Amino acid sequence: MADTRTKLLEAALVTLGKHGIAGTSARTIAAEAGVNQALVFYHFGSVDQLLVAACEHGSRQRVALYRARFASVTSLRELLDLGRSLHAEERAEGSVAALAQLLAGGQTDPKLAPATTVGLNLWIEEVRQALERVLATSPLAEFVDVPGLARATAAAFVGLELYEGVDPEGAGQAFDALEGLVALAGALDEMGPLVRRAARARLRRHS
Amino acid sequence: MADTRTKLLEAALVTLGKHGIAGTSARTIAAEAGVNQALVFYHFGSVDQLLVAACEHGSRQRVALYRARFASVTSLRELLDLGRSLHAEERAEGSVAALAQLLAGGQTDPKLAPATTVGLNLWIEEVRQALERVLATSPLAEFVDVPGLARATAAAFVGLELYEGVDPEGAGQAFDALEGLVALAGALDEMGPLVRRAARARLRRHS
DNA sequence: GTCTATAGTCGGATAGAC
DNA sequence: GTCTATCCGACTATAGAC
Repeated sequence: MADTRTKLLEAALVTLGKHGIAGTSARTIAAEAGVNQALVFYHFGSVDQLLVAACEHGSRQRVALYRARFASVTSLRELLDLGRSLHAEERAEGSVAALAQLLAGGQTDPKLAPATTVGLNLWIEEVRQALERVLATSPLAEFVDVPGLARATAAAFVGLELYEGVDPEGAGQAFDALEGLVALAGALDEMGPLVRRAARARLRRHS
Repeated sequence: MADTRTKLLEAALVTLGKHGIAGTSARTIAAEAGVNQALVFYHFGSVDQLLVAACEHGSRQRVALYRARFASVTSLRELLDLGRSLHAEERAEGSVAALAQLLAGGQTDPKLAPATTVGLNLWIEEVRQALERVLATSPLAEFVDVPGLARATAAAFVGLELYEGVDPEGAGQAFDALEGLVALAGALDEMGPLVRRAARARLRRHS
């Protein structure tokens, strides 16, 4: 059985998923962990500090769990598939939902903001590596800043996660539309040199 | 001068932006509006119901304000530019930030969820109309479900808004990467028939 | 419609026994 | 390390005067 410190870290994430940032308190977390409320302050000093620690703990743990699957991705298609299963699995598990809640809290709580940045960056780095690999031979890599694209992708993913929470049907349609986009990107890769020439010509004209 | 009801609706949005969903209460809203706390319950029955009303009120108002600019967009480029200024202006104004906070709250509060769906759908509809128009002659329209793409775009936009709140520099890089994407999409349009043929061939092979 | 006052609950945080 | 007990402030919501 895990020690109290770990139980609190894990309970904090579950509580964020269950009750949102607004319903997350020392009491609700301790209840979820099955321990006394005062232990939050003994082990972490304050609720905020527990949330900060939980954010890093949870992200590290989940990212490590998916690392092998990120590494085995060989195409944009497969990356989107991984995104969809990650979405489904983490929605059940709740750690991306917790990150989303912390992100919302971090907008107005300066103590939370840097912690969520750290958590997000762990995901972003995995996405970046996968994108660098998958787009190595694609014209996309020439015209798009891949590290920036990885950031945009991770942020968009969190947005879709939140969207799913209030309108699952709409979010489903949104995800489906992305299938079309990656199919087009695949076609682009096959016409590589042609696309490169046209895009370069266009860039010269417009800049 | 606005009546109390309207003052409360507007104060609710400002408060969501300033203090987040976790720091938004009848007291903080009433303080922002400069009226008595009991009036929240007199006019709206509960804090939740005020937030629901404020979400619709704010979205309708802001969407109406941007309608003309959405209508004047004639290319993906211009749509991205509009997105960037909308991002900048609304970040100062705070109504998209409020929507993001309600979205986070809606994850766990069933009374908030449908209200945020309504608010989001107002934006989605504008984006959809602009995309239908802008992509009318683009190969994108043939291979991507545009209504779904509009939903994905709006959700991604909210995700980027939240990302900006905790890591402005990272979010800037994310937005910049999108410039490359729309430039490529522009090149795609110019090679329309070619791309269409290649993409169709590819789809036949992969489906 | 707006105010004061207040009941009752919940949350952050600490003191001190074990 | 963990518990009980407790202070204090903030919260939702209502009653009732004006």
